[in-house]
Amino acid sequence: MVYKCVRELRIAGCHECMEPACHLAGWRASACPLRVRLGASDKFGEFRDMLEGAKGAAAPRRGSALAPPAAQRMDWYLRVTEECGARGVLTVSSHQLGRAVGVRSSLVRRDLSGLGRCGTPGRGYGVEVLRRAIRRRLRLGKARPTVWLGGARLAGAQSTREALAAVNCTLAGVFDDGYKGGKVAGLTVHPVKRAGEETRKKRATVAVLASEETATPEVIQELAGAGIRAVLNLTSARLAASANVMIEQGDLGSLLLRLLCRLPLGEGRAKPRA
Amino acid sequence: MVYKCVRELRIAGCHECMEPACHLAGWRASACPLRVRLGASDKFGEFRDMLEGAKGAAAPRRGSALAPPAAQRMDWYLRVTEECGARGVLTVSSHQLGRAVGVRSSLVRRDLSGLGRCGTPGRGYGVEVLRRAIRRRLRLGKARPTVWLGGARLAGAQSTREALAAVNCTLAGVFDDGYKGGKVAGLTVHPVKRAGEETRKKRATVAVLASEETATPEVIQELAGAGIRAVLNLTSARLAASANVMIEQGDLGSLLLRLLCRLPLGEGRAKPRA
DNA sequence: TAGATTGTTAATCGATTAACAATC
DNA sequence: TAGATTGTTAATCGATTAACAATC
Repeated sequence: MVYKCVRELRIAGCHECMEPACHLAGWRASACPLRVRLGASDKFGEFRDMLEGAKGAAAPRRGSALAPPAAQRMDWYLRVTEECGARGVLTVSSHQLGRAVGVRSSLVRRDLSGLGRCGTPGRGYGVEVLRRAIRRRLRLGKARPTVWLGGARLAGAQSTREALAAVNCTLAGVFDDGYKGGKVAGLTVHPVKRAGEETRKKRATVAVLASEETATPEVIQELAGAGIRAVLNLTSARLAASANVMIEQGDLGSLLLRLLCRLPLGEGRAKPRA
Repeated sequence: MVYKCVRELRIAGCHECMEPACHLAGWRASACPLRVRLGASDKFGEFRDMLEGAKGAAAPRRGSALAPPAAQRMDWYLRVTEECGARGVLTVSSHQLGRAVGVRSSLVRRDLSGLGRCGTPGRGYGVEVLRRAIRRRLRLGKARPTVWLGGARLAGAQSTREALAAVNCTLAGVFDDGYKGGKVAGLTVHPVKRAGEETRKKRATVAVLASEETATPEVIQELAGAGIRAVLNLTSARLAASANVMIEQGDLGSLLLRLLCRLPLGEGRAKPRA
């Protein structure tokens, strides 16, 4: 009974329940059988194991993926490398990369050493070799079918489609209840409720939520069930991640906050110069 | 001579120079006096100190600001807290917060303990008290005059202005060479070249770059000189940070990459369920 | 060869976790 | 009081750095 409840809410036990009142008639919070059975708080290890299915965002990170800060830097290296290529530069050293990206040269070498022997001592890294190696590491070569929910934002912007193409995200479907029947980026716009079905059909793994109406837990659940692994949420709605889906928040508010938090505590203003 | 060159390029020495060829006539790269004088590579410590002004993005982080991961979590806590407030919940425990946000309860407590005694043992954290404390810690109470370069994106969206308001960023000026003379969000649009001047006048510290034309190193330099400390770049142009300015990349490409990097290495697709 | 730069190791630093006494 | 939950400490884990032998 309580197990079922807990499983539905995707939590590890009553102590994580956020409902204002327990809907299990006949149980006062203090008499919750889970609490009684498991004893002292914070020792729910074995219970957690019993509830694999309920494991939410608190699940530990899988080891295989690049750590977030390292991944971020890879992105930076890649951009610098591409820029160098465009300027006709043939090799870069870790010093140069470090300077361009804002990290120490030793960290550059360490990051890049994970790519497997792509520099030559005394010479530096071949720009083209490096570019390829990083793209391979980030798995940018593989096409990633992507569904886009909320067509409006996609309609005008050419740059949006370019950005998708740059990371090999191919549009597998566009969904918007308003635009129904219309065409965007050469694709027919479908009602949102068909998103799951199309996702399955096209084997999409990435989703972008670009309108408030589509940024709901229900939509996420539906998409997750259909095979979506990563969601970029461009709306200000806050969505909880789960064991299966990764969510990246990309609305203006989140971006601003991320920026402002990095400002030093002191007076916010630099002395104007010049 | 070389010092001047190095200072202008904002690098720590010839080994970080990215120019295809040295423009200092008469010096072959191998005969660069800096290299000769300083001996073996990677031992530029004292030289770095001599070149305070040239210190670029590689400068170490100031201690006072919240560490990036902690800041991110603060943002999450804040949102959950606000949501709780809206639902009429009066207290939350670290377990509940941890579950909602996706981190362990001990980390929640550690993060929140930096706010100084805002929970009560056996009871949890008062939602309202916590909300206030986090906003104070993130300095969201203080108004931050913000300049917006590239008016088009601002024109339509109400949500954009709401997002700015939520973090207390007040629009101090809108700049766009196309929209010249028009009005956006109640403000007259000025030509981009006036951005520095207005920044100084309104004492702005935050800038948002929303059009490709404005996302150039020159504009950044100008803004930095005028007192801007933090820049949110919504365009795909890659901009190097410097000692004075913090840059957050917010274009679709960067967001997608950040998301995709976090996907595990294995097969990209979840087994469809249901 | 002499000089520069890689890849890698050991040392350091910082962030997360588990545990628990103090508190309500 | 008994049960729950905080704030904090020490232990662990992971990421960054400095140093250097190997290599071009």
